[in-house]
Amino acid sequence: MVRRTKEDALATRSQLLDAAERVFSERGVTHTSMAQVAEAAGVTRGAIYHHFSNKMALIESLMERVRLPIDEMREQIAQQPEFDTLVEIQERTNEFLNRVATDPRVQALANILMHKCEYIDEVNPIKLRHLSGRNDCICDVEALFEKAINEGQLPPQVSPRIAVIGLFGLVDGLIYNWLMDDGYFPLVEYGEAAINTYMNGLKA
Amino acid sequence: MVRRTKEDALATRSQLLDAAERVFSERGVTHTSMAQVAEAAGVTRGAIYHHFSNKMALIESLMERVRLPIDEMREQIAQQPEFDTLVEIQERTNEFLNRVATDPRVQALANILMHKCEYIDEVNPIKLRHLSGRNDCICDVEALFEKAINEGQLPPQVSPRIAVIGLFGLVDGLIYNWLMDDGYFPLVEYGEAAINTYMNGLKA
DNA sequence: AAATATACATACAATAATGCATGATAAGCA
DNA sequence: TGCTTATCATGCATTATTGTATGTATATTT
Repeated sequence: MVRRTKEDALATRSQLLDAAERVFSERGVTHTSMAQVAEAAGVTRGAIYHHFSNKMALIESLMERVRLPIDEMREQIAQQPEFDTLVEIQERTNEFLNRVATDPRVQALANILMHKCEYIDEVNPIKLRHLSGRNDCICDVEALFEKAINEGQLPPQVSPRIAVIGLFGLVDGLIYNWLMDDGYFPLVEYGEAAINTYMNGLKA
Repeated sequence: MVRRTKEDALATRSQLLDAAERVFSERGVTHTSMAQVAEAAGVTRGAIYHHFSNKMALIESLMERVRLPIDEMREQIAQQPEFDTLVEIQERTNEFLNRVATDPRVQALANILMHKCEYIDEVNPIKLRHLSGRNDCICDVEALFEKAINEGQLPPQVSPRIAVIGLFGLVDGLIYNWLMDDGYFPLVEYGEAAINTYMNGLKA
């Protein structure tokens, strides 16, 4: 309505991000107008354009607000290496699935990224940042696979590169399909089983 | 320009579908206007609206024109069952990957479906049909897994449901990631290796 | 307490896309 | 040969959305 306090302004900003997360995840990014975001947040477009210069900036703020599981995975890998390298990989991967399944904010963002957002040139900065983080994480896990091979936990003919590409494909595909048809299968239970299968296959 | 022969009209329709496939795959479905499709096809919007009632009908025609690998997989499974059930599953899955990697039309459609198309209510008919075909295929492969278990090729504690969910997740994830960052890894080579790993894991 | 800056709402202009209506020309057909 | 109809092009009206400009009331500062 009128000039509120700074805290109120921050609250408004938060409401806007919440609303955007919700409507983007429900109706798709490009199919949602700024007016619809504003309406969902209970304000007018003026509030949005005051806090964010345009829709792209809004999306970027959305992404920055949540620590994505892929970043968390990297940190955990760097922090406390398990005694067993293979178990370490598997544990981190399972936690990844768990984050997506249980954290509604992460879930909404994953849904937006995978199903509600066309990857066009315009969103390239977001895509590139996402790809970059992914790539770093892939390299980390690849190093873990290499370590496991050196430790004799995996046969030497295993390619750490292929192993990690397959593992990430499996995880992403599970999440992709789960989000596509929510409730079709229990993500964590089936996912952990599939990952376990894959890891066992590497040992064979 | 003017009234052409029926064959010419069919050719125009084909050009329109080709152009739509191309620009949709490049720039995204909702970010591409009918005028841009028309321009890419070398005609005007009038031609589009003569052949297709709107963008949705255009997309549906796109999908109908190509036999998707998932349907092909079903047919092949139904046709000539291999002597070895597990080999059958693996062969079909590898062919699936191969189709995506080698057939540019399939590849463009997969790219549109996975990266250039927001799943909103409007495209629900397409999404639902796609999901339905997927689901049928999943059931077919699940039956194959069950058969393999009965034949003693897989240990009895393997759940055919989880096995097939994992397998499809792996395949979809590989394709998803490969399309996302084309050239990042060789889809067929790495994909077949990862699938082989997974199948070996089931036996363990 | 006055001045200023902030946090929005409101109003406006510009653009772009859609769908349709109309037009033109030749093909198909009797 | 003349009529009808299919195949497109062109023009128009409508609508949706964006970005910005302006207004307004209040917090904040001095």
